[in-house]
Amino acid sequence: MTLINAAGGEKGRGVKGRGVKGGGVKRGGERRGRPPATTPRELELIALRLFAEKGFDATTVEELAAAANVTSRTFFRKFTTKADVLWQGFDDEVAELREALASVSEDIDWFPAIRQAILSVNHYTAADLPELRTRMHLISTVPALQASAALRYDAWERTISDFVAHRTGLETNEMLPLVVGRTTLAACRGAYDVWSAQTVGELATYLEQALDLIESGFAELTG
Amino acid sequence: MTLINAAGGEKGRGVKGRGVKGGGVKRGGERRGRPPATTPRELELIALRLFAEKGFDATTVEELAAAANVTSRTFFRKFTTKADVLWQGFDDEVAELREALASVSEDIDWFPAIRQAILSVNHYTAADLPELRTRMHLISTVPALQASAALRYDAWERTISDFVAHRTGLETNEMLPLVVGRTTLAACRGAYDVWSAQTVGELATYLEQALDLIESGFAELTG
DNA sequence: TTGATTAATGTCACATTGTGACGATATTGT
DNA sequence: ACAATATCGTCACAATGTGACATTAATCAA
Repeated sequence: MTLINAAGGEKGRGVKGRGVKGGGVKRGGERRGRPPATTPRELELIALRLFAEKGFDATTVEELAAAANVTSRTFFRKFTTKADVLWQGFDDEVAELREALASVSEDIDWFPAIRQAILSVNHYTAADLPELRTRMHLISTVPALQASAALRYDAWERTISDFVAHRTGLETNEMLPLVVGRTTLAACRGAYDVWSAQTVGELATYLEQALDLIESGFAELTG
Repeated sequence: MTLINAAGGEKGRGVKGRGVKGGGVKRGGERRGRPPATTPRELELIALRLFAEKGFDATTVEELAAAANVTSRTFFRKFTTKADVLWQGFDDEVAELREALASVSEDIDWFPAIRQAILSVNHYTAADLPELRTRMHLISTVPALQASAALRYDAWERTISDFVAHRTGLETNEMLPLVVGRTTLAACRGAYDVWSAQTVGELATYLEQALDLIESGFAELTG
């Protein structure tokens, strides 16, 4: 789990979006309609570059789209807002986390289960680091992006809260599930921040450290 | 600390009227220039009413301003964004928290000090409850407001992180201060959520409960 | 009363974000 | 060639937010 999605390769034009109507007959090589002129991923990379060069606010969507040879209207068909372009795939990660939590053995206590799920979903490569850092820097310095982060984090927190609620028999919006969901995210974000500022070290190590911290009531590292 | 400011006194510059607009003592030699046509507080109350009635997005700033007999330009002179109108005074609360932390005896350990500071800054009256709930509901349901919350919370978190850094000799953006700042906010928000959903109970009680939770590594209430 | 000073407002023009409607274009299937 | 379909582009538009400049309403000094 990177919290700030590393996004894989995906340069090809994947087949997606099965229509609502017409049922789901799958046949080989059927790809109807005009092909997309660009991919969300390409727009993301362009955005990353332009935002880093000129700044988020100084980069208009029109410029961004033009760099991908599309119009701004096309951009807004793929992304609801300008900020959304940097949050590609985050929803997928949340879904991954939810699945990971669901597949942890019931024998394992709920907090260790959360720890295990978070660590299992955490996959990234060293090659992703520069991009991650660029995104990270933007998200932590541009107000509009910080704001957009809140919406994504909410979904992540709720995933944890739902799991805790399920395991403890409480409601999602009772004190314990709420607090655990939010503090767990808080810890992971802290780990992520520290890790991404370093030049070495495994994210997983920092995550464990942060989770130890909250599990022990900040007993660790308190020297 | 309410996290979602209850908007206390007027803080008007010398104007001490009881109304929202401030009463009219017209004599007395102070304050030059054209007097404000409205107050931030009045705009906030109007916004609260209109947002609740019509929804945040469906309410234009122009309507909002018109209800206070000013133009939208005046609104945007008092508030940077449309969402800001609901965050009156939050910055003041953060400042209060910072002062409270600074004035806690050095003999008290840093986590108890945080607890004490948070509780000491927490002041609200039963009369504020309806307004707090309306604001709360808006902030937790309208994406634009959720997003704006992130920016406010950041300042709050940093206040805690700075204090922990100061007390431990670490840097603000090292793991422990970061995680403590964020988890403390997470806990207080959880307490606030639960409290504002109830019809009875003291916020302070919930705050203590939530802080116990993180201090003990979720040992409390884990039955 | 008159005029200078001051602070806030109003007006106007404008860039940008984001959306709805509709027609144009490119690809696959018959 | 022709139909079906998915995406694109163009256009019109509402709303947020900002900069520049004029206007208004108050105090202070004469």
